[in-house]
Amino acid sequence: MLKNILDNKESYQPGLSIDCVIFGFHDNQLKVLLIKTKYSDKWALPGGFVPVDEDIDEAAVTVLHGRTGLRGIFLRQFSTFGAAKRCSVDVSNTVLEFYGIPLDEGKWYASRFVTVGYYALVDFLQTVPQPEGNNDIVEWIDHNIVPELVLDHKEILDKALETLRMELNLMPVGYNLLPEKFTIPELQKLYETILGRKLDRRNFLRKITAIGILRKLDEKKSNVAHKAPNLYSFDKEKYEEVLKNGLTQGW
Amino acid sequence: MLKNILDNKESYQPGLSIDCVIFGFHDNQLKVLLIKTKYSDKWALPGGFVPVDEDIDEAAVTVLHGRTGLRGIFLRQFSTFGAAKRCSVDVSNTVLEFYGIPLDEGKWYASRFVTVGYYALVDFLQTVPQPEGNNDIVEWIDHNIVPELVLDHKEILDKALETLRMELNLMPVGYNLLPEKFTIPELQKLYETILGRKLDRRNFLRKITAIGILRKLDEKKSNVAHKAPNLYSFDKEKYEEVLKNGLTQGW
DNA sequence: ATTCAATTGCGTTATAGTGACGCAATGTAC
DNA sequence: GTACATTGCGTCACTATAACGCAATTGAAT
Repeated sequence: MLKNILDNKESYQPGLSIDCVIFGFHDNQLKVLLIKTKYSDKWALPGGFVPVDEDIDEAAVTVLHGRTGLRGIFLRQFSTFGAAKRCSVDVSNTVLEFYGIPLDEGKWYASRFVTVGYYALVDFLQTVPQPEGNNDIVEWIDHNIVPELVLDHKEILDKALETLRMELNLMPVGYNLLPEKFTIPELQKLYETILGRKLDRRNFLRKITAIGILRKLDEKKSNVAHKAPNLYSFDKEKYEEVLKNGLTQGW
Repeated sequence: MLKNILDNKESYQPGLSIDCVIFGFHDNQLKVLLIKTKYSDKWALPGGFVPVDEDIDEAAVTVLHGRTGLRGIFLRQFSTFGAAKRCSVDVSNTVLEFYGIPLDEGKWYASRFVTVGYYALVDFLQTVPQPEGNNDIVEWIDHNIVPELVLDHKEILDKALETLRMELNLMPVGYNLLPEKFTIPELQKLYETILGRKLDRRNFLRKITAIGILRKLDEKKSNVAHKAPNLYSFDKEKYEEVLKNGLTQGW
């Protein structure tokens, strides 16, 4: 795989990569899709390179699709990381050796890479994590217990979450992270998990319904321990409208 | 100059550039520092390349310092632009011809460049626009009447202003854009100009003083047409504190 | 010198938004 | 039935915000 890229390195933007922080929500946990390659004991963000004739946004879509099988998902650039020391020759050489690629052939790969960070919000249940060439493991990991990551990937992840928190004040969230039918408490948990703090049930209900993006269904959640909460779905049209025009309130 | 870079192209990150949107405030106008090269009839944002052994943030500082003579100024990355078509071979070749550089030697320069956008806030009066090698004109231009720019520089400028508008809700602004002593109406004009709309005088005064970053001086502005407004200066300590912790209110 | 017009600085008021909390209704467990 | 956790709706006090009033100050006009 890397071999393919090196053999066609003229087709790729040199020294530039894409890293995606893919968020999912399940079991009341905010999860991040991470990969672990066989040649390293650390986890990493899913990433890729940029074909010279492709927009970087397109390249990010390709990465997202390659790892989740999903398209048409919320995906947003949030920052670019270009520290001088952000490429470790050791790491690169380990990878090259693993693939049996001579070091001089892999010079392209071993130089300093500037990476553009994107974050995505996807539906956990519709996602099929896809390892690439059976050489690595792709897994959802609770954002609270992410292990040590390669290079500066932890910093990238933190920045993505920080950005998501900020943008929560500017846009609605949930359409891409929750299943079609959900309850208000579930949506609240999502917000609480992203923000990292508790919200008042009653105030949350008031504010979230006031936005006008929810459609109350004539149906209650079944098999629950206590009073059955009502089910809701997003009003796609209103949701898109608010996503475009932005919110005016904050959490 | 470009020749120097091409001769040492191994020392620069290939296919990557920095573009800076440098804002200044003067005569109640928000101005942008633009350059016009002799070989083009369009204006452009000041930009530069990234040495392989330098952080991209450092490279941005270098660009800012090179064009304004300033250091230690508010400078922030806001977005990265990587459309596939964002480099015009025509433009590149024109430049190469101007410098008398053979096209094959300039291949490095003529390929697609991804550019990282930074915006800066500087003190207009302390800025000495510095042309580079007498080959170009550097000038402050009112952001309302910027002429046509090369490539996608207009898009970059617009995005910078949009970001600045957003961040106005999160941080105080003015310390880098105004002289040491200023009046509340001047500060208000700055805010109005950035936001592109009028604010109520009396509400503005109340909110801006409530933040606690202003120090009222025992001095009034002289030589003014009407009632002399009081002079203020920023309380550097409080200002830095708010800059770090962020604002909670919006405009 | 007096008046005028523009501007500043401080205030008031009505309304909307926010945080904190009360309480009845609903459903499970025993 | 009783106990208990959770949901859904409502209340209340407080704060923030927008809209506007008005006296004081100053240079310019008369």
